[in-house]
Amino acid sequence: MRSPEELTVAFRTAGLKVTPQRQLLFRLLHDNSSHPTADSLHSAATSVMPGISLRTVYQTLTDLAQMGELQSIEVGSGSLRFDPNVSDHHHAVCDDCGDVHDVYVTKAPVLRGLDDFSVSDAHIVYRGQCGACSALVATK
Amino acid sequence: MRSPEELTVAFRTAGLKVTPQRQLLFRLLHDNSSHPTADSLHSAATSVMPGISLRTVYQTLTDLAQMGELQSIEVGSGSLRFDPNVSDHHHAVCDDCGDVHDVYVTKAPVLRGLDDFSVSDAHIVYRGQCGACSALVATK
DNA sequence: AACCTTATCTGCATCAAATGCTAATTAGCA
DNA sequence: TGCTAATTAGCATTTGATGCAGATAAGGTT
Repeated sequence: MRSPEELTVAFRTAGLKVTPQRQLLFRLLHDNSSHPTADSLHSAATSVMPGISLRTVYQTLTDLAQMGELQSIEVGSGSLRFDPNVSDHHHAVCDDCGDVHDVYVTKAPVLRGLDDFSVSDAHIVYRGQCGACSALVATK
Repeated sequence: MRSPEELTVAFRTAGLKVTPQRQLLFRLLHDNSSHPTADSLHSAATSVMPGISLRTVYQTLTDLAQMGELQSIEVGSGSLRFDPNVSDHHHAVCDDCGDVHDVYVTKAPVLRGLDDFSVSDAHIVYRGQCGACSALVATK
């Protein structure tokens, strides 16, 4: 995702308006690697701007996703997560704490069963236990 | 997933009862490679056994999944899909028709970012266009 | 700086998938 | 055949997400 300043220009160019609510979300999302949900973003936004509507958060996230500034990912946690990192990467979900980590695949897998299917996108979700959680168990 | 006959034994052994509703679902799921949703299974079941409850379908699917007889997959269609094929495989979803195809990965991908994460499971979802849909477009 | 058009915000209603709950029923063992 | 615990059906509830409309405000124009 581009910087708040660049997004301000991009939104105006696209005929969209830049409101205080959106600026706040731009800032909250920029360099955010926590893969937040709409709800967690709303909580964070509320502490800075009380009264901001969850509906507005959803709306802005949808806009950003449509502009390709962020990607929405589904990792089985029940709710969509949003990732401002739009580079080609995948995700690892900890079964203990639920945290989502980025994974970069450097060499594509070899597969069978896709002869008659033209792939435009692939997403891998890994599940397991993250380092922090395995350390936690070890000290118990 | 095992055959309806084997499942009958397995359910009784586990202290679960084998009802007509469950037997029907066993049959509908056996060798079913359509990756149905709970709702589509309920529709199919209703045409054979009018009055069967959607709640019962969910219940039986949950039981089967817990027994490892089928796996539930999430491919971004909004609802869970159930797959009686529990072998190690992945899925390709057609963006046009929504059909889900099986994909077998014969060689694992090489990756970066999982140094401190112990992977217990990985699932790849491919998106694109299936053969039938690309043929459809070609003839238009 | 005032104005005007149009996008946006908020709050509420709605929707869909899935699960919780309970009285009536039924499987299946003794 | 009878008994007991599991199951069913149907409805209520929950949760994530979207639809809707009046009030508001962004931001280009004059």
